[in-house]
Amino acid sequence: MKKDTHNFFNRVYEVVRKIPYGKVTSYGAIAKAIGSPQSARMVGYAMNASHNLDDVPAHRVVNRNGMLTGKHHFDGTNLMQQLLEAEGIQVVDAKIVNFKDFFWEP
DNA sequence: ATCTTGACCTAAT
DNA sequence: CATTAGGCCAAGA
Repeated sequence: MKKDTHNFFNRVYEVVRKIPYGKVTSYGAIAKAIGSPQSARMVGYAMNASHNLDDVPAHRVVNRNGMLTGKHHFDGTNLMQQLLEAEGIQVVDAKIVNFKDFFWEP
């Protein structure tokens, strides 16, 4: 048995990795999926570390409002939006159109 | 060990 | 309807 603290990040990565193409999810949903519905902030924190990994599509993760709050953390300013649009997701003003329609929950 | 910060969420004013 | 405040957990200095 190992520790769970280190697993927290790992859990987030696993869920995010399971996000299908052309779909998105929210930090809170992931937090809930890993068993910490109140640690939604930690999910975003984990995403920051996920920048080192390639298997974690952080651009598919947005806040509960469907807003690309983390777009500022990406390389460019509109990189995240472009990535989403490239997957068939409509994004306007850093917000996903019909977010609930693209919302995917583990 | 304490304090600050952070890609959030919910509720209250 | 918009803005503010608080809560939550974890990592860095």
